[in-house]
Amino acid sequence: MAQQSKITPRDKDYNQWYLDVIQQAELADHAPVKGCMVIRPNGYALWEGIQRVLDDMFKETGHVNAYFPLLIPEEFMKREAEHVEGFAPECAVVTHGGGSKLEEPLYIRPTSETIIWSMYKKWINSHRDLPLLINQWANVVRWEMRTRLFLRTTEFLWQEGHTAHATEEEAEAETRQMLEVYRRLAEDTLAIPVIQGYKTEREKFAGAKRTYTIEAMMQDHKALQAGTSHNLGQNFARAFDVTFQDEEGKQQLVWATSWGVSTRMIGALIMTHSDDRGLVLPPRIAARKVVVVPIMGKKGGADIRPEAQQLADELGLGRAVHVDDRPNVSPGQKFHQWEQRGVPIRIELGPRDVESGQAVVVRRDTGEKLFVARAELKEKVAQVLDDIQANLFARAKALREEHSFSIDDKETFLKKLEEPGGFLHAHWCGQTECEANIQKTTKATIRCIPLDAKEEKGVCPFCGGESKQRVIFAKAY
RNA sequence: CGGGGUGUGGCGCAGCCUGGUAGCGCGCCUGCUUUGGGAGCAGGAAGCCGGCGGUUCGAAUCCGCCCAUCCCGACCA
Repeated sequence: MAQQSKITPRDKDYNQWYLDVIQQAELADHAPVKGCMVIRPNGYALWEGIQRVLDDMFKETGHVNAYFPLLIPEEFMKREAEHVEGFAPECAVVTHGGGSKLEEPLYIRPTSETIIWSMYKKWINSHRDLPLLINQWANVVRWEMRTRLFLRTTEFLWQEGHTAHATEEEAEAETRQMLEVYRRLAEDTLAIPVIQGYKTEREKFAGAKRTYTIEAMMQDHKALQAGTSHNLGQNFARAFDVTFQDEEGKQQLVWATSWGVSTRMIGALIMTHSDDRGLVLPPRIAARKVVVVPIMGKKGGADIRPEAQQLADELGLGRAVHVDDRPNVSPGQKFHQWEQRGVPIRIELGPRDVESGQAVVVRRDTGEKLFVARAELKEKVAQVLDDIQANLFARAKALREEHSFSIDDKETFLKKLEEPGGFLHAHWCGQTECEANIQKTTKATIRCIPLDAKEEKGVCPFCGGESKQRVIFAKAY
């Protein structure tokens, strides 16, 4: 008997849809503590996939992993003026330990620049100690007012790279290199098209000289910042007095970068590809790429399960193939469950298929059914997995293009922002005050100044000030 | 921190107005029958009704306080 879907359709309630997808796919659950989440095995598998891909790229670009402590002395947080102003209000602070009040409160890290630079002071003396290229995989805590699973939780997992360089040019090159690493993760592995750009003064990281970002568009046309790479200039070196002796024997301040991607990326992944039937995963991030569902056939027939297992083995995909041979669950039930979990390909194998030497291959992204001869199955599956990966990227990119507008006047700006929403490419005068006013009246923020924006003279549609390039406005998560 | 909800077996809910034996669906367990899009029958387990206090012979239900959580805003990866 058909049941109604347990997933609220996107056009009915997008936020509820997002929560339903997460619940049905068993990605995460609300924890007993406000704003915290439990990442369940299906969700953690996605994080592990992201970690593998990123960590490889970090190592390829010369970085090493280390681990710094969770607790930061209060005094460290206060060293860099902008940094403390930006982060202190959202920090959790430990005031008691071992049954008594602590002399100095300890901050639970909201990010690790301060503790890391306090150590870099000890480790960096000479130009021969540079560059220092360290990454850490860690959890951080930020006491946000309002939380959403994966997109914004009180505690979240991330990686944070912290590098030290001898020259400004080198630090800038590092910052840009890591932004490109993030673009590759988003686009090549997660099939999430992103725009690379940098943040305005108002939106940049507290303590940074310049913040680069990758911005993605979700299916409700809102923007999501998916990763950031900061050129910190000499701010933290100055705050922690980190200098090195150059080739000529002179003491110089060190140049710094930091960059991070968090479990928010999983939220981006969910919101970019999933549909009203549940999670949709790009094959390259799916731990299970193929599920084989044997269909038992009428009573007295041969047991089809060994055949299904053999078919799975023939695919040569190892643990990425799962045979769902649960005996008391109907095929329809299995189909729905695996669709909700986002498995890219389902292969059905029933008596009729065995008889005719074929299998039924069903794509999660399009629902298309293909009848494939067993001899060609391995090749076909590999090809379909590639197709799905490419299709999901193309689909997401098409949505973004469809909802990106070049805007020159205030009236159109306001209208497009409401309906249908999206990325508004508009001129901007460059004034922080004007930017703040726009946010106040429209709820849209400048997501970034795109790296590939071409020079173009224009006027700010809000204040009429002069502008030399377009920036991207959008409502954001 | 403001506005609006919601707390009842694992999940989703009804019951509350009009106090009187705690119910339904899904899920779970056992058995048999089933398997090409969410299977059927039979039997079964599982709940100090968010917490504390009050009213009452009697509270899931009425009153007060508290807590948690979700959604909408201001803050943010």
